[in-house]
Amino acid sequence: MTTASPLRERKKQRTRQALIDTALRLFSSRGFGGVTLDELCEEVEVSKRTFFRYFTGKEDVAMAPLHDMWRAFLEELETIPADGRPLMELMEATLLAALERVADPAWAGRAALSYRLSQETSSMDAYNLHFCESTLGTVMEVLHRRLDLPDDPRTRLAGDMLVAAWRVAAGGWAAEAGDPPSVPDLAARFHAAVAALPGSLTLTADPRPEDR
Amino acid sequence: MTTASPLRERKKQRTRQALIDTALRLFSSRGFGGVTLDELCEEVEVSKRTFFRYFTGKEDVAMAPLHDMWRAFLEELETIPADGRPLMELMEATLLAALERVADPAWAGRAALSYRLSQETSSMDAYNLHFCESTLGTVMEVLHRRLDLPDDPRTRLAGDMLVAAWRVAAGGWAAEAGDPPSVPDLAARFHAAVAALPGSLTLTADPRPEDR
DNA sequence: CGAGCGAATGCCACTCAGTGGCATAAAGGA
DNA sequence: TCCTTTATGCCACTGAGTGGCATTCGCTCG
Repeated sequence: MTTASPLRERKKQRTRQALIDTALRLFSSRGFGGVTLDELCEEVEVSKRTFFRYFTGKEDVAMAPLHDMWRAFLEELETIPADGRPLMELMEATLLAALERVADPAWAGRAALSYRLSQETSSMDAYNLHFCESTLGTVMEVLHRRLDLPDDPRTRLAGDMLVAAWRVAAGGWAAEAGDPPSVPDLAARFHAAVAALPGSLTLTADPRPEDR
Repeated sequence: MTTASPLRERKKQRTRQALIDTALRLFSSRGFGGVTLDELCEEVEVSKRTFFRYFTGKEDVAMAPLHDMWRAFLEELETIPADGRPLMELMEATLLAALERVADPAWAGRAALSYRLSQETSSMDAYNLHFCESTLGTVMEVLHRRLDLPDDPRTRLAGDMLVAAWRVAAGGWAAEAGDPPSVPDLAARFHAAVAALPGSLTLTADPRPEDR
């Protein structure tokens, strides 16, 4: 029969984690494009065929920490109390809760590597953006199921703003965070970015004196 | 010497346009993944090597209309009068101006095909998102050069909101626009999306009665 | 403690996107 | 007409990603 048996499962998790850690290490030292999948697989002693049974592609393996975070986000979103709070506040609280759930030091280190890589590798950044947008699609479904939301673009736009704030925060964090990078630091940056959203809408622009 | 001579240049533009139109036609009828570059190149009677001298990849050729739009945006951004208007208003006006500049019926048809394709092809959507973000980087440079902007994330966040509004508008337009798709329709949708931004920040969420 | 079952893996051959190098053709200028 | 510049074609190659099939390993039940 098919009872979830720990031993099999643990081996799988170990292989998966080995692929992730080795990928992050190799990509970080020699660049994303400087490492072939064959090299990565040889290092982990796994066939390339197996690699593709765990991950959908080369970018995917390097983005695993972010996947974890967003998966936690979706799970939190199902259980978070939905009083009459502003949607933005609700989503921010959900993300912060998700962040606490995944928050162990090992995750922070991996996540920082992931984001640094995505900043210097356009295909990873593209993959990352698309993943956020795609997750946002699921987020919209959950929100409409749990909340009485109007059927107009505002909900989607709010989601996009959340993602924008997250990316600003994560970008700065990955670039400037100390060693070891800390999750509270990331959370604080994210909170600040969300708080900056209203101000960015009304920001006025004075021309520089030397301009025309 | 190297004087820009029309005849050579026109030939190049014709090849380029043939690649774009053929790509949009083939991709639209048989799907992005259902067409190989070899087929496309054979149809246009061009070597694959030549294809890659015009475009950076398979996604790139299908996104050409969007590139045109954003290039126009950047050009408009250099010349648009910068009084003390809110930044958001300024960027919106710039994009609407860019839209008027590229607005011929042929462009609208191609752009609609592009966006429809990007909605059903994840690699194209990823490419598209990354392109917007990357263009936004250039936008930030121009803005900081021309305007006296604070050195904090708000400017970037405003840019991300503009992109979010644009994507919402373009997505709806591509999916619902009539035949032929009209540029004024797109412009109106975009204006509405930008106008919806403040409301999306303050949108409140009442729980559905059946939810817990 | 085996036998057998299903899941996970390895191996191999294949397609296709994308690149580098070099020879060739087509334009433009003198 | 000659000569330089520039675009193109051709060929071979790398590397990502996939499908099929045999094999091995963990598990369960007799």
